[in-house]
Amino acid sequence: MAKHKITAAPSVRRLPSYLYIVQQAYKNNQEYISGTVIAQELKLEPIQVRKDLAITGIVGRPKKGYPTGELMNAINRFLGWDTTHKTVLIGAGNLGTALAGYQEFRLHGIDIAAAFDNDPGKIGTTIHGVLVHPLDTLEKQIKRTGAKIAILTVPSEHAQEAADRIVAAGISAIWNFTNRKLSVPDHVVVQKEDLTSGFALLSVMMRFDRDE
Amino acid sequence: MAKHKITAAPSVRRLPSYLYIVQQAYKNNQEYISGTVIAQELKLEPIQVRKDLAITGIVGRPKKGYPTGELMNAINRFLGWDTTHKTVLIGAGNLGTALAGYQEFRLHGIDIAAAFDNDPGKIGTTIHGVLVHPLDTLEKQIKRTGAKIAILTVPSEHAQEAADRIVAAGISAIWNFTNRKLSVPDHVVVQKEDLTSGFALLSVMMRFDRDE
DNA sequence: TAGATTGTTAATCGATTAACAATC
DNA sequence: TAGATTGTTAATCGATTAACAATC
Repeated sequence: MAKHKITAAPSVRRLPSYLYIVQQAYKNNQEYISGTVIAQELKLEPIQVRKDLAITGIVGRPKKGYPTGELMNAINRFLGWDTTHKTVLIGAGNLGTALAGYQEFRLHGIDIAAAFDNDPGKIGTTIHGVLVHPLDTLEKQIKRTGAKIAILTVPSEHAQEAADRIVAAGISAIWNFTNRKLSVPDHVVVQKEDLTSGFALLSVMMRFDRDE
Repeated sequence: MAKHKITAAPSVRRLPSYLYIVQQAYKNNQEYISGTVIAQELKLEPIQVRKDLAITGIVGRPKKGYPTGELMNAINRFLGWDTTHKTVLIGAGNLGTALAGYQEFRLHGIDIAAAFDNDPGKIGTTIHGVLVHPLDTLEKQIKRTGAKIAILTVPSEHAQEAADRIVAAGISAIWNFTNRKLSVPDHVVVQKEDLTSGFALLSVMMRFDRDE
C-alpha cells in the first residue's frame, strides 16, 4: 500500500470550520444554510465554499442552500468523524493534558483509551478521566485496547524512539506534536502539527506589515 | 496599511525545519551544508530547499553548499527571530502553560512578559517563571510591558471578547489557538493555529489509505 | 414569476518541479 | 580538471477564482 499525498488538502482543512458554522445554524433550527452565508462568516469566497463542500458529496438546492442536518452528516461522514477511534496519548505533559481535555476532539471520534508517561509522579493518576500508565507497558496496553491512533506529545528528543515502539505495537496513525520529522513504514500515516512553522508565518506577517 | 496575504507562505513554514537541521550541522562544526543534504533529512526535493532558502537572501557556493553560520543567521534574520518581542499569554490553562514552557520559542525571540487568567487559584502563581495576573489588569499590564504580541489560549467562547480587549490595549499580532475566526482591525495580524484542521487531515489520510 | 443559489466548465494564479548554464 | 551544487529560467501541476447555465 503506497503512501498517498492527499489531494485537496486545503479543502479538507477548511471543512471543520464549515462544520462549526453549520452546527450553529442547525442548533438555531435553520433548515438550510447557503454557501454564501458560510463564506461571509469565515471571510472566504462563496465559490470556494461550494467547491469544498462538493467533496463531501452533499447536494444543495438552488435558491435555498444546503440542508443543515444533511450537511453536518456529510462532513462528519467524509472526515470519518461519525465513528469512534481508540487512541493513545504518548506523553502526559501540559500539552498532552490540554489535548486530552478538549471535549471537541471526543465529539470527533477520538476516544483516548490510555495515556503514557515516564514520570512516576504521574503514573496511576488520571488526566481528564484517562489513566496514566508507565511507558514500558505501552506495547501491552496498545494491544489490549486495540488503539490505532496515537497522539505524540513526548519531548522531541524521544520522538523517533517512541514512534518506532508504537508502530511496532500496531499504531497506524500518528498525530505528531513534536518538532521532529518521523521515519515510519509506508502503511503508517503521520500528521505533523508544527507550532513553530505557524509562528514563523506570524513573524513574517509582522515584519511585512511594518516594513511595507 | 492594507492587510496582505503572505506570498510564499509554504516556503516560510518550511524555514524552521531547515533552521533546525542547519543548527545541528553548525554544532557539529560543519562549515557548509548543501541543499541536497537538507532535502534528504526532511524528505523534500533539493530544488524546493534551494528555492525556499533563496527568499532569505543567502548565497551558497557551487560544489560546497551554504555556509552553516551565515545560513542560520539569514533564516533567523528573515523570520525576525534575531530580536526579542515582548509577548503576553492570555489564558493560563494547560495549553498556555505548555506554550510558556517551550524553551524553543524563547530562542526565537518570544519573551513572555505576563500571563493572564480569571481563575483565582492561578492568579499570583508563576508558570515557567511567568507571573499570572487577573484578566482585568490586562490593559494596564500590556501598556506597562509594551507587549505587541499576544498568545491567545482562552476558551473559544471568550476569544473575540479577549481579542477586542488586547487589540484596544495595543497588541498588533495575535497567535490564536482558539477555534474561532477573529475579527480584528486591518493593522493587526492573526495566525490561527487550528488543531482541528490538522486532525481532519489525519482522519482523511486514514480513510484514504484504508479504502484505496 | 423573478431572483438567489447551486454546480459545472473554463481561466487564472501561485507553488512545485524540471532543465540547464554557471562555477568553485 | 571533473563533478557536485548553486541559482535562474521555463514547464508543469494543483488550487483558487470567474463565468454562466440550470433550477427551485
